[in-house]
Amino acid sequence: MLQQTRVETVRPRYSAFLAAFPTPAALAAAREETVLAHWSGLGYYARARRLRSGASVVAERPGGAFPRDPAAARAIPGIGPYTAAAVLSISFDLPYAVVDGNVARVLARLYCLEPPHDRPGARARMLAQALLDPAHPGDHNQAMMELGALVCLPTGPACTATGTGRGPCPVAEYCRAHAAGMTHRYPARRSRPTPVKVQARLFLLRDRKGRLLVEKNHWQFLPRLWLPVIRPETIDVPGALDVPAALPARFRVRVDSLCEAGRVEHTITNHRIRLRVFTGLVDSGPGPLPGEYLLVTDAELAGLGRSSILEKALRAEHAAAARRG
DNA sequence: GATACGTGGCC
DNA sequence: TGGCCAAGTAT
Repeated sequence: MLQQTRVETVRPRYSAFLAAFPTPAALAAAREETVLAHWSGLGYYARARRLRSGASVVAERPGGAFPRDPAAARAIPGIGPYTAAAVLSISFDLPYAVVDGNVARVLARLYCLEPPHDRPGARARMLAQALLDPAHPGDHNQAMMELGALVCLPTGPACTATGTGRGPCPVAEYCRAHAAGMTHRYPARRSRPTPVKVQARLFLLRDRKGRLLVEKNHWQFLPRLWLPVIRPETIDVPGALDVPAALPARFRVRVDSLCEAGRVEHTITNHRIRLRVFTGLVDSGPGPLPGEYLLVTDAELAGLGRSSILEKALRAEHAAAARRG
């Protein structure tokens, strides 16, 4: 859960997740949809799927125990070099050094590691392993990460600061970047691709009972999550709320009911997405729905994996309804 | 080795 | 507003 996600974000979610899935066997036995529901809003949903899949690998092992061997740990879905070293060192006191973003920054400054030769980490990993205190590998690893998170900050490291609760840095006297007054140059910034702008319309279509129409795999983002109807903003079809044409014929959207509730912005990695949110009524027609479609009550929605996009759209819908009184 | 993947917070 | 980054992994 902590992979690429801040502690403050994880903190309120962690206990609830563990309460729902207390053991690898319990997680493995749960439906993927249920696991995703408990992961809602955390992003990187492949992590949740891999975690469940990895749980079944662990549950199938002798005694259902997590392996103590790095290669075996790495073979578990979702367990990469960082997580393998973190689990083995923190849980089992085994001497494997972690290199997360924090540690990489600390090492880059301590030794003035230069990209691209020193990235993404062969040298950092060697150094981390060489520095590791084999008597206390778990504590050492966490101390290195905390040093990066609290003192050796991305900008404005507290090398000498006192009285702030941060710093002075306990290893400043060994730090080459600090000695050279060049901490700001390390680690070197990696160039980022220009964000791609995406415009789309999101339709909160509800049936007579107020159930929301959601679909799966109809958008380029968030694959295999249930989402409201989202369609690209097409230039050639200006007015139009051409959703009816974009849905299976059995769904009759009452075009006169469509109404713009607001706009929502959302960023997915490299994409800056602007969504116009529409609300409207839909008749679903007789018989079972196609497999890619679901009409869900609020309670049923809570049992699905929900992206923050959906939460933002629902807030826009609620705000629009409030404006109308 | 580069890229894709979610989201939120801070400046 | 837009850029940067976070207890990374898989492809």
